[in-house]
Amino acid sequence: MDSGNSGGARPPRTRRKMQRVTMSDVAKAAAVSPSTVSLFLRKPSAVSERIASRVQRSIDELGYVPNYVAGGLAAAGSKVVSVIVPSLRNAFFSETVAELERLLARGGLQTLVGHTEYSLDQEEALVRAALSWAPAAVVLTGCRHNAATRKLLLRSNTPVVEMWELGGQVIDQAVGFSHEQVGRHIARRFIDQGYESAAFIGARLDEDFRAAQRSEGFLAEMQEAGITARLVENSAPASTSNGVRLFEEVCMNPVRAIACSNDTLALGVLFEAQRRDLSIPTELALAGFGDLDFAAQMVPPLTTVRPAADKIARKVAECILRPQAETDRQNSPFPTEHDTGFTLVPRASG
Amino acid sequence: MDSGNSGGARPPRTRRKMQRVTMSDVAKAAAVSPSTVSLFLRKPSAVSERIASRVQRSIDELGYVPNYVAGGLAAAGSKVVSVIVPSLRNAFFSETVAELERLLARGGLQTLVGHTEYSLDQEEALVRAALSWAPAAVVLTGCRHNAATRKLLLRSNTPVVEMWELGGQVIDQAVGFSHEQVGRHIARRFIDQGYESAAFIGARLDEDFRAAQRSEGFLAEMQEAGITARLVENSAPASTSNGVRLFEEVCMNPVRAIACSNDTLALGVLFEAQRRDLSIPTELALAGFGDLDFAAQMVPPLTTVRPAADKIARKVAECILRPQAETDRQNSPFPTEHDTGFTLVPRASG
DNA sequence: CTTGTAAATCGTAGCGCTATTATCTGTTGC
DNA sequence: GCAACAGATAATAGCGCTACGATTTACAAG
Repeated sequence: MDSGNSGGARPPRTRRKMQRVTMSDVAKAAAVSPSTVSLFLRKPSAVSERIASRVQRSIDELGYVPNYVAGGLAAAGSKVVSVIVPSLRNAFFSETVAELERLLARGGLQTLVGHTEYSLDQEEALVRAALSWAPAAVVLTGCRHNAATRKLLLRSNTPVVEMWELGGQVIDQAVGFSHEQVGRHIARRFIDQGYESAAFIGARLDEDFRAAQRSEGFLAEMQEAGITARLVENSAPASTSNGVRLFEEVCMNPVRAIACSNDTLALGVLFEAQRRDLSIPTELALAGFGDLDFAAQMVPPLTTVRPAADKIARKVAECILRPQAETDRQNSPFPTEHDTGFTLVPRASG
Repeated sequence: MDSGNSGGARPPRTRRKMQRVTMSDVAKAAAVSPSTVSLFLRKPSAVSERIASRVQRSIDELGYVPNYVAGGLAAAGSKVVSVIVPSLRNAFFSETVAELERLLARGGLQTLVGHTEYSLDQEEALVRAALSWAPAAVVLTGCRHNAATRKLLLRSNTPVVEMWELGGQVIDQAVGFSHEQVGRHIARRFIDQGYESAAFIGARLDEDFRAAQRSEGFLAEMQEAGITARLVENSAPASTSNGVRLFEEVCMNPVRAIACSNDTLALGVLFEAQRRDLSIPTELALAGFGDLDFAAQMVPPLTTVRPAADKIARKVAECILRPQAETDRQNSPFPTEHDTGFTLVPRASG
């Protein structure tokens, strides 16, 4: 219509594009080909120094910012790692995410986070979204997932790391420890101290499988030692105020020792005990899980279990980064577990 | 070699490709064109019901997972929002990120997090990386950034939201409140109670500009009221154990009231005061910032300031989501500030 | 039956980059 | 001086998808 369209000339497509400096712009400015710019960016040592400096100057002058989206498409795989945790409000996970992000950034990987609020369906949705980014790896928390999630992951052929828990059916790689053992160790300590009644305080045990396992380990060990121990739980989050509430419930039927599913809950117990003039550990022994920063500062200091959080993050990062390094070796086809262990930290509270 | 290559047949390029189900595969299986599948995915209402169900069935059967990387490239802009915070260890930010992620997910946006460890150079690096994803928006913490960051953002033409602080030179949109005012309000409370000496305890004030502003507001208000107030700080993180350390330093030269740059620090002060048998608030008044969950549970409960954290997250999400909704209206070219305010929460500690 | 019009579907050209092959430089050895 | 060779640079073909216009279909009106 508007052009001499006899041969095959088409009206020029109006294509919206990001108005941004592209690699070709840089190439033009540096008077080299786009491939050379690309090569320089990916492997600077492969281009001559003369060209390198010219390209670098053009990049700086134009303020070129590479487009990972295009890069990811061309290279069949993006440089993101998707990390999915139950909750960022939980100090364990926010710390792990933070550390992981730091470590992965060194390897040139970006971290995409998602949180499931302890819902397996939500997890499935997040995994689906994550896979849409053709991620370099997917990191999940725990080893319980619904069937769809598992299938999605398996057929995607993406490296998967499950962290903070061991003992399930591993998809690809798992880094963590046994929560049941944690519960047993705490129980063992109470038993050794000769306490004759105990309770386990837990929040959201129906969704937080790891906390539930700790409670089970605790109760089992207690029972095996012939000590009465009961479980007091609710479905509110594991907060200090919920610790207060749960402890109030325990008090209706007092016990000699309390194990909490984590330190935050224990802090609530401590405060409420102070309010009730209950002396710790003389009248009530208290233990937590996590060894969060405040645990050692509490009055009295809190007996707790320290998971090797940093070790977990490091190991997970390693699982993701290593395969990249060894290009010629294919991923080991066998699921692997890495036990990072934990430490009982005995302090004055119980 | 392997084909009848006389005309112009080239040896087939061995192109690694993600071995994954593509949209064309789905189209083929559903006997429609790829564009129809794409249309169905983006705007299901635009295709007939008959076709919709056929396409959906093929998607399910093949286990098709869309490739956002390709989509982002074609659509000139990805569906990620990059959120950059100083630290995920800080409960404010981990909560904000969590809430933001939740809200943005509803709008079909994914959250990419980065944390700067309170370094402006690190922030620049993260912004650079973020922009490489052609993000739908970038969310930053605070309104102090180095010149390069600012320039990068400005020329990128990406929506930018700065959160948790007001008062700087806004790039695009800002959501937060005045930290100086927070400091002044706490001071005002101490003044009204008639305390005659005070200290402000702060961690990392050289990097945490917001905490620094709170301290400045506090000290200024005190000085204007003619009350001696000093600043005690160090460069360790704002943890409970650091609160203990900083309080020990204050004790070498006791004061009647202490304001902490946040609740976590105040918790340390409480514990150390208990250890020293110092009664709160009779001998020492204490105030914090944040109103974290444990603040109300402390013995005595902590006087603190509650920032409208959820409101911040909601407003930020709104700033990002709204422009998408109103397609025909272009972004307002004027930087905007939204003040979310804060609340002084008076409790027994001071 | 034709025609007109709206709705549904399709065809195609890139988005900006990377991987791969092809081409072009210089060097060295005889 | 020229072949042989390595090292540096360039040309090219997509990656999988979306936007846009073009085409087809469905259906009402004439």
